[in-house]
Amino acid sequence: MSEISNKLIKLIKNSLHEIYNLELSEESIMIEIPKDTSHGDYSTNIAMRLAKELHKSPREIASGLEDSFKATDFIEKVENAGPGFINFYLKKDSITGIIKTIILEEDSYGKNNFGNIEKVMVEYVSANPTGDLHLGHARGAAYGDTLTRILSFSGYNVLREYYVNDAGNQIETLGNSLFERYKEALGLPFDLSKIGYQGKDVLKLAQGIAKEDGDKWVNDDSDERKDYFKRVGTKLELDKIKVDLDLYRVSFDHYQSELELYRTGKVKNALSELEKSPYTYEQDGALWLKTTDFNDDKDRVLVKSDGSLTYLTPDIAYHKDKFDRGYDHLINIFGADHHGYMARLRAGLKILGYDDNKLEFRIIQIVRLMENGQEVKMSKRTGNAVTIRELCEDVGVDVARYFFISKPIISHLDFDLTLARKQSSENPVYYIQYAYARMNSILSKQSDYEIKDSYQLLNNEKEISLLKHLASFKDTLIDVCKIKEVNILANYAYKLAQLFHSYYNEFKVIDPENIELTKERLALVKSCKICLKNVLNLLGVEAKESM
RNA sequence: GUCCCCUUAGCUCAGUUGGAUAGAGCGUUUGGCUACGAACCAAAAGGUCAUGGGUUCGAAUCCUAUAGGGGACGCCA
Repeated sequence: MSEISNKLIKLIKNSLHEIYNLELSEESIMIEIPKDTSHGDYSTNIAMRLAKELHKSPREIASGLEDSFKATDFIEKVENAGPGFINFYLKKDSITGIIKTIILEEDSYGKNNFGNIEKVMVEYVSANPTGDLHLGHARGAAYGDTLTRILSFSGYNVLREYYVNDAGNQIETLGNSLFERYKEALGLPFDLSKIGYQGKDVLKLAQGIAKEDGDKWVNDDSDERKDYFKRVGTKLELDKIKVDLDLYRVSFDHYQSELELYRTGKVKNALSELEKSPYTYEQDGALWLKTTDFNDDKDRVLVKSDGSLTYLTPDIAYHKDKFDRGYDHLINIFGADHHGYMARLRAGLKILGYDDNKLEFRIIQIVRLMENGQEVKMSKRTGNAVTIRELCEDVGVDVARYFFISKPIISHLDFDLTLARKQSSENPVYYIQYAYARMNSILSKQSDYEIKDSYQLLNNEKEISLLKHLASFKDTLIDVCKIKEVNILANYAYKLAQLFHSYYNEFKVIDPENIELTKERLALVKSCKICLKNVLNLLGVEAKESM
């Protein structure tokens, strides 16, 4: 909560207690900044919300509260308006007070303890290590990365995790591909039909092995040889993914290997616990989990009739392990194609006795790449799906990240390449970065602002709007934490840029004729710059001093 | 067939515990650099919030039905 809205909420809470003998939580009291400034600096709808409970009309309730509000030192005027809104007009110095806070806190401005050091694990991307990351991953990566940055900034103890599926069929294929390429590299006959992954780097890696180890593996059909090729192949692919993620400014604290869950017996353990529950049964030679008892549309197989496991089994084990590692809250960021997966995973965890309310899914809707109004299905260069790397090389990391982040994940997204390539106001990233460059430009000309409790000369409408927006930064971050939609912060950045551009065009900051005013305005510009920089850092977009 | 998501200005989209006159950008029309960066700003025009019903002081927002669009439904991962 920003200082001001926090103060107002406390005030309202106390007044309600005093006058109507009501005990309300601070959470249930809403404060907002009215769009129309003639409705005050801040307003609340609390009187309307309580009308039923108190059996009084909203306006009656509001006027009952009014007197107690007037007794404070930071409110100029209170109005009872419309159907029952209470509008607050603040004294000017309580609004300008935010400048001092921002300048003193600097990089920490906006940091808050909403998360209360709760341990939360966020899993995202988790693409199979068998190829490059494509656009769907790009959206999930940008979203997950920004979300975790914001959660950390808001007092959560966050672990960012990538689950590496290094144990399934696709890894088998990868290992085989590598082995055949290895034979090819040695000039021996090889089976092209066994090469599922055609990438050049697989051949390159195979050539490396051939050089290093010679023909020692050629006639080796042991598991040891197979594991070796799988492991080396997986590492190659995962390293490539890491390079691309790094380029995209996305990083993880931990890569969890699926294979390791097998090795450490965690999969076996989870399976035997499931078998002990009353929710498994055998049918057609397979072992089933009765997920239909937990809102799934059909039961799911845990152990196939050939004795191997389905994907679900290690996945339940994985999530059990997440809880066992001590996380209070798990957030899984999945692509839309996985949505059917939620019910069975929840079911598995419930059966094992975990609280599935602590498992939260965020589903990312699909991305379409558009160019000149047409859908781009394949990369022109490679003929395959467009990768993160290609996208970043085409439009830049800042633009790519911002485009993904700026829309709610719930809706389908058309990524418009034509627009993204434009370096103009049509492209919101440049618009925001330009505002930052302007702030910097002013401050590099003159920067002798003063730090003080209030700035009496900042009193035009645009300055007040800017100040109120700056003060609402913390509230915005908390909103993101609550509903986990990071586009709110992107909108915040855009709005800040908009307010600043508008201010810049109407008022001159540096005025040699008016030194006092200049100093105060410079302090405002300085706070805007600090705030915007912090926002951009959270979005993973570069704050450029000049463009 | 079952389930999930979407439908807001000509176009692309915001609008989040239900609130005051539904907002931006693009496009269209107009105006602003002898001024701290015009990659900017100011103004105008543009709406049956897919449609019908319901809930209530109040609905783009919640419920319900219908239409249209997208996606998921394996002893694949």
